[in-house]
Amino acid sequence: MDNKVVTRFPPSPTGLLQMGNIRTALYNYLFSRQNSGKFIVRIEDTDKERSKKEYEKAIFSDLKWLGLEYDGEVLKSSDRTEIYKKKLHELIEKGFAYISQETEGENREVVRFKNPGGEIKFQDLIRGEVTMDVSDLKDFIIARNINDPIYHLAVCVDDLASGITHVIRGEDHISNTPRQILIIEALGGVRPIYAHIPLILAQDKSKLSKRKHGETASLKYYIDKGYLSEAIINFLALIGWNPGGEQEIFTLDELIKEFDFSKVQKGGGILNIEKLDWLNKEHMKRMPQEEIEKSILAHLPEGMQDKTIARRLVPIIFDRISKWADVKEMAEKEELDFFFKPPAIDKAKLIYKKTAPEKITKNLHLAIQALENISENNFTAEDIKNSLMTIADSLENRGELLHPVRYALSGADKSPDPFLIAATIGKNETLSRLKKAI
RNA sequence: GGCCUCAUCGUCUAACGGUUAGGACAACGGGUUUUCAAUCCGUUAAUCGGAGUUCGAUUCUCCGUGAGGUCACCA
Repeated sequence: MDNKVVTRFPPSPTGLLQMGNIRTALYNYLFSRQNSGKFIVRIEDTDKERSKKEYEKAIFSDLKWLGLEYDGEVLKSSDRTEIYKKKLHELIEKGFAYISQETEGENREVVRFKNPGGEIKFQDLIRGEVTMDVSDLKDFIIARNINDPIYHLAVCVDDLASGITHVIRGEDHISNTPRQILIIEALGGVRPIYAHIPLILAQDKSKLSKRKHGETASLKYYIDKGYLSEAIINFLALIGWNPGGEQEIFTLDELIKEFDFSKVQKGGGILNIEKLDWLNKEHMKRMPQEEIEKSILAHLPEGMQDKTIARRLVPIIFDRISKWADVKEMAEKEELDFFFKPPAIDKAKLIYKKTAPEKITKNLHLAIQALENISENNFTAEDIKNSLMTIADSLENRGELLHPVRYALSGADKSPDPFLIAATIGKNETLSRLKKAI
């Protein structure tokens, strides 16, 4: 048992990485790190038509963003055509495969694998023993022509070349496994240990895919929305696996320590964005204050960013977001505008419930008086609150004072409390807005 | 349709023969100084159905049912 664990992540650069891909990569990563093994990345571009350089680049930038570091050289199918060709010849010479003359299709001379038929059994770390009859596969194609292998051949050759010990992949590959076992053994190799992990599903319970579910299937969407990589990793790890305790927040290191195939779920799991949002916020709360501030300011529209008020706004915004893109959204929905410029006031909305208008006016005057007594240096939310609450408490209803003040300052139905707004916009602006409201 | 896989609250899941079936997200209700947010407390909510094995089944077996995956010269 000197076999060091070697896992791999072999995406094909035919599109953006999907959330399912990411979780597969993650499990491979966790397992290899847990066993002090290797985690290899391989680019499977055997489909020349659909493979694109830009997607290949995106794969590496996604991996980097996630912080999943891989070991060794990156194998690329398109660099290995000579090796495949050699292996193909070998298979043909040994009688495991043959060149078949086709009457249909573009390629006249495809290479087919001589299917021995019968049952193939393999052990799966998650599902136990899986049995499949390969007879109905017939003599399946392993190369478009002698120079041009398809996926199944390339995977087997490459896995063998890299000494892959564990093939951890999505359940959608489970029916590919028997034929790959056939190829591996024909190549004289030893089959790896398999683990077919359950699929990540969309709301409709079908496999999450770009084709069917749009951009929310790809990691890019979540990066663009400003989710934290720690949250994405934590979230994805917990779809289909759970260490059993009641802990919900995990760091990568904790996941490496805890990960266990015997606790991987068998059924597919639906990607639940509400839970992601919650997890993301939990991870955000664990960030250093300066970084939170930096991120929030960076996501504010340019006109707001450099104002001193923006800095004071940070905690107010932070309480109301679950991901960075929410900052922008708040600004776009004009929920922040009143901090920067006086709002338009609708007289009727100044009234608290059925309080008489005269009373509202009187209370506003009271508020102004009280606030004028606070020095500009002490114009903090706390002092404003103390001062205003003294008056509010003497009233029949606190809302008779608090509501009109809040509305006069914000012009909004929903906003942070009046003390916070006042402290943020400053004494002069506060008094000016209150006077205007009167 | 063939083959394969799966099945606990709406969702992610815990309980690997004995629990009032637990937690988290969401939802709902309430407190916390007026609204929003945050926070605290609480409530609702699940073992797909039927046989068996067993003193006892969420858990083991079988049969249904349902769901998903896969059936390419894509990966």
